[in-house]
Formats: sequence, structure tokens, C-alpha cells
Amino acid sequence: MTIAAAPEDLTARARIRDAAMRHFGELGYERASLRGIAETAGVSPGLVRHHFRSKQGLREACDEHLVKMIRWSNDQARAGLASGGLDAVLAARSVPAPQRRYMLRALAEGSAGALFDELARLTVPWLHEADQSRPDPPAVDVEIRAALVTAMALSVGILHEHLSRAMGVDVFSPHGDRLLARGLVDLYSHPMLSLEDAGRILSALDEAERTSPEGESR
Amino acid sequence: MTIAAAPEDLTARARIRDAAMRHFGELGYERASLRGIAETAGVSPGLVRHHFRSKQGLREACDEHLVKMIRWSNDQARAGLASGGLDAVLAARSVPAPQRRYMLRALAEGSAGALFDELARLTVPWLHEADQSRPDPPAVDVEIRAALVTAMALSVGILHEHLSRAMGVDVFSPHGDRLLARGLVDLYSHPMLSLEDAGRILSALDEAERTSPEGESR
DNA sequence: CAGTAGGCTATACGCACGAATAGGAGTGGC
DNA sequence: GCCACTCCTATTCGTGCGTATAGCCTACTG
Repeated sequence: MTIAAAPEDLTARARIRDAAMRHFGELGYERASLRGIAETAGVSPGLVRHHFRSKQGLREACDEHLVKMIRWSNDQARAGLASGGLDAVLAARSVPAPQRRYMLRALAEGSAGALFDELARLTVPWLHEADQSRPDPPAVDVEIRAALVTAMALSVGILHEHLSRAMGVDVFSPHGDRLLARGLVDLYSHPMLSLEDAGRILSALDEAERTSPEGESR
Repeated sequence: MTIAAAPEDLTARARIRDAAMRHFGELGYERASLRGIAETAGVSPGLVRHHFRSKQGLREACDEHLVKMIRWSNDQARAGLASGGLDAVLAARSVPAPQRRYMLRALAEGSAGALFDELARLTVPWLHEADQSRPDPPAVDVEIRAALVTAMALSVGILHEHLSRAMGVDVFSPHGDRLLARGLVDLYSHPMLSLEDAGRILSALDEAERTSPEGESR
């Protein structure tokens, strides 16, 4: 990603945005303060407002920049090698750590909607490819399954704290990362429901829907 | 769930805790205020402090209560029918909506660790059962895969906002819920990687680990 | 029936925040 | 030479927060 420019070479606006990503990512949007961000960026609090109008405006700028990074990162990967699939996952993984922290936090907080949509969009093609080798037709649209797969892939990062504790190793450490990769590959390559069980459940769902078109147990 | 006691029958302590769960769940921990919680509970702000010492103490009480609810809910389900598997998922689903919102928010914010561990623990047995019918031995411990599956199952709720937008329907509505169930069953019953691809990736991981035991690309 | 512990309120303190305003300093255009 | 503009700082305002304390009231206890 752009060879890592030295902070003093960046415009104040870029420094503020980078500092904001760090603070938002580490503390969350609410707990991060414009004063703290300004201090990290080496500017006055007023300048933050001058460039971004408000805290929310700053967040939106961070979101936009993140989408740009993901797109760039994905194009890069696609140009390099023959893109073995899992584009979205890899694209999200190749983002530098501070921005990735921001990404995960923002998504969990309900922000960065455009980013999620972008990731889901990137997931569609290789899900489509995987569909070629399945025996039965998909039960739901590929876009919907892509959104689900995307959400699931992101959950590892969003819940990294809990996962690390449960796994007994920091998932962001090299060792944890390898363990994680193994676990994910294992899960992705083995169905947790047999086709018969799945068929039964789907039939039951159809039945329930036919008998009471609206309403639900909950 | 305990036949839903009328608010005026609950002790003030319970009313405060319930109100806190609602506020924390809807606004998040930071944006929720003790004053607002006290008002919803129909008590003075001072009483909140009297019972829970601090905002953090109130959160911990909510977490503890949530674990109790999940345990109770799971025992209930297990006693009722023969538990067709997916215990943790079902247990989490059977929690009433306000508490479920709190649960998802708390987990996303890194709180409620005991709850996550409990859910992962509930997932182990049925994952073990699914292991019986797989051709190859698992690549990683069942506990680790259970944690991963749990995180993935929770992601649907945590990212419900993004999912609803991407799917074009509110995932918490009856229609969205059915669509979601179909999509999940479909995903759970179809591997996204072939066993050959998975083996190739795992070999590559082994190879990478052997050549450079520490360190990682990132 | 006095004493006391605990549920509960009212009120205030101190602080950190986001937002706003006024103005200085440098710079390119005419 | 000066105007206009942008970048930037210093300072202030008002607000809402978590926390703290002092004391009332009720219900149980011996």
C-alpha cells in the first residue's frame, strides 16, 4: 500500500484521517475523542473540524478511504496471481493491521455499509464457481449466500477477542493465524449438515411457511 | 421464559437490570446513560449506583444474567425434545429479542466473555457428532472448531444491519428469518472447498510453517 | 416500641466532550 | 500591492456524563 509514506510527508488532512482510524479502531467511535485524534495527528482540535466538519464526517471519510484501500488491495491481488478464490477474504486480510482493526470495529458498530457491500460483491463470483460442482441447485440466491459468507468470514476478526480466549492463542499472532487458517479450511471443506438433514429442514421450513404464511414462532 | 412478570412486580434492582439490557442493547454501552436507564426503570439515578456500584458493575450484572438465561433456555430445550443439534444456535435464538440484542452488542463490544465460552461449549457435542460421518480426521481440535462455528453463527446477528441491507429484507422479520434459515442450511450442507483443494491448502500451510517456523507474511 | 439497616431520592461536583467562533499566517492571482 | 483564499491555532461555550454524598422513609428485629 503506497510504500508507507512517512507521517511528516502527509498532508494534515491525511494525518488526521490516519490517526482517526487508529483511535476509532482501538477505542471504538464513542470512546475516541477529537482531541486525542488531533494530538496524535499533531494538529489542533479545530483543524479536525475544519477538514471534516464533525466527528461523524470524520468517520465517513475513514469509511470512504477504507473502501478505496480494499478496492486497491483487491485489484492488486487479482493482477498478481490468478486469484484462487476467496477474493473478499484475502482482500480484507491484506489490509494493514491498524486499518483492519478500524474496519472490523466499524462493521460491528453498523457503519461502513458500503465496505460490507463491496466485500459481499467480491464474494459472489467465487461462490458462483463453487456452485458449478454441487449436485443440487442452490436454495437461495447467490447474492444472499455471498452476504452470509462475508458476514461469517468477518466474524473471526470481529470476535477475535473471544476467539483468542477460547482458542488459547491470539488469533492475530503468527501461530494463531496458522491455527485459524487450518480450522477455517477444515470447516469450509466439510459440511456440518448432511444433504438429507438439510432437505428435511428445508421441507419443514416450507411446510411451516405454507401452513402459516405470516407470523413466526418467536 | 418465566411467563413474563409485570414490571411493577419486579424488584427495583431487576427493573434496573432489565432497563439496562434494553438501553445497552439498543444504544451500545457507551451511548447508554445511567440517567436514561434509571428513567426507564422508574427509579432515581442514585439507586442505580446503590445497587450496582458503577456503570461497569451494571454491565457485569447484565452479562451474568444473560448467561443464566442462556443456560436456562438451553436446559429447557434439551429437556423438551431430543435436541436435533445446533444447540448453541438454538439456545441463542430462543432468547427474547431485547436480551438477544444486548447479547449481540455485548459480544461485539468484547464483553460477555463467559457467554461466548458457554455457547462454544454447547457447540462441541454436536460438532463431535458431525465428526463421526466425515471421511478424514479433523485438522484441528474440536474445541477450536466449535469456537469458530460459534463466532460464525453469531455473526449473522451482529452484522444484521449489513445483512438486512444486502439481502433486501430485515433479517429479524418473519420473512427475513425464513430466508436466512434457508441460506444457512444451504451453506451448512455444502462445502465451499473441495477436499482436494483443502488438502492442497493445508499442505501449503504445512510447507510454509516448515520453511519458516516463526514469522508470517503479514 | 425503639433501633437500625437498607431501599431510595435529591442534589451537586468535576470533568471531558463536540461544537463554535475569531483570527493569524502563508500563498497565488490580478 | 492587495485581495481572496486556504490552512491552521487558540479559546470559549454549553452540555451531558459518571460519580459522590447526605439524608429521608419504610420495614424488619429484638
